[in-house]
Amino acid sequence: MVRKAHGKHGLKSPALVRDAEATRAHILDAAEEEFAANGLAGARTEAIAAKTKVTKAMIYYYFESKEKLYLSVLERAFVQRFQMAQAMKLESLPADQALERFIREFLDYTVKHRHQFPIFIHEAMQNKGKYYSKLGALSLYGVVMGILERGMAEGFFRRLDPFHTAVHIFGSCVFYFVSRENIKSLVPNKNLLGPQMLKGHIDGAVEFIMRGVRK
Amino acid sequence: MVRKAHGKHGLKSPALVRDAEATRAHILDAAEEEFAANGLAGARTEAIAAKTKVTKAMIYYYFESKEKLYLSVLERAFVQRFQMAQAMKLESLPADQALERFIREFLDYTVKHRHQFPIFIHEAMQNKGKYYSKLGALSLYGVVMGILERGMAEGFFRRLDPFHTAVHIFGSCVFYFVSRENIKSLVPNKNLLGPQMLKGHIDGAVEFIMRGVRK
DNA sequence: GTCTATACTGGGATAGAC
DNA sequence: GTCTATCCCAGTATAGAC
Repeated sequence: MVRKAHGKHGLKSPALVRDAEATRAHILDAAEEEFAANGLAGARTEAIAAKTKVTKAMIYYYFESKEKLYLSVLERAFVQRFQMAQAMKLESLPADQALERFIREFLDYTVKHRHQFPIFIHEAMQNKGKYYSKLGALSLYGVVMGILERGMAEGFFRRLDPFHTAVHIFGSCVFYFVSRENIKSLVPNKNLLGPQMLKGHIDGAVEFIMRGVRK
Repeated sequence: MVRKAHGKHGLKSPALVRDAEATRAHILDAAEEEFAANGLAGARTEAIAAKTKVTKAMIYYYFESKEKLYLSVLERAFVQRFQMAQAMKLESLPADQALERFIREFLDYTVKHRHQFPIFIHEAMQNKGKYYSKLGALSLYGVVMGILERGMAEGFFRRLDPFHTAVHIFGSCVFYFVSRENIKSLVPNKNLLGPQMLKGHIDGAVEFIMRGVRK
């Protein structure tokens, strides 16, 4: 369905060429959205097809099965998130500043790439981490635990357990998004994804977390 | 399938009597477990039947549909959790002690009634809070927000936003359970539900949260 | 590479005997 | 109240034309 003006090597291309690379990427984008909404089991290949404007059969042509498509989506998300963290250059900052920066950029990324995070939650809840475990090396827990250990050594942070504290930190950051659809009925006139509420959550989380770990 | 020695009024009972009340309760218990594992859409009525030792048809006889059964399970969980909070007598304690007590008892309850909490997460993720919103009046957010407001008035807590802070508190408490199946691969030789890890999580969460809210 | 049409299966729900 | 048998739709996956 996707056309571009020139073939891969820029030679002897007709005006309209089918572009397998672009089609693959479009399917991945649509699948990310569908898996975010429904998880692996709940996702409908038909719904993914509808979003991409290619047919269901094409999805099987490119990815063989719903499961393999899911793994591809998950892997891409893991890699992108990991690169996001690498790009922060946290090693060059004192640990307390590194932590605050990580939290803010991580939350900013989570909001912007809205469809990635719910996939991880569905993955834990419905697949019991079966696919997550294949990619755990790219998890962001290592990043946060590293900052916490450094912060204790540098004297910024109190004595704490890096693993459990990392879970508490991520929990403070992301439970807002996990439970969003439940708690929205508790604050009926607010838009939980609007700028005002997001700012309240993010600033509040930074304050809450930094106080929680500081000496 | 359930038998007891005497009928409701203890009169003219044959040796074995079918007990509708007990059967209903057994179905609810089995359904709670199945819905916790798979959510409404993912739950299999056949699986619930297998756990109860009654047939699938009985479930429809008692509850009409999978959806109505789900609502019954959800409502029972909401009521039990709310009663748990009422029983804590938090009003009789200063706000800081009330908060710590709430956290410990809430987490203790969450561990003991293992199947209730995942239902709420599945509810948010797959049903977008559709059924949760019918029961929001029994949510525990009100309890925590009340403690936070009182704590500010009494001078124990810093200036904070009760709603966002309540979300951060619950996040610190429960994300451990939400993401358990993902993070278990990151700590391969630990049992996340064993007493050691649970103590680490709970004590860590209390410390983290109390520092996060105190003046 | 892309489509249409269809085979096959899992699982919610119900009929009807006892 | 409880069972067995079955209807029927939704949804994954594939065959085969173009």
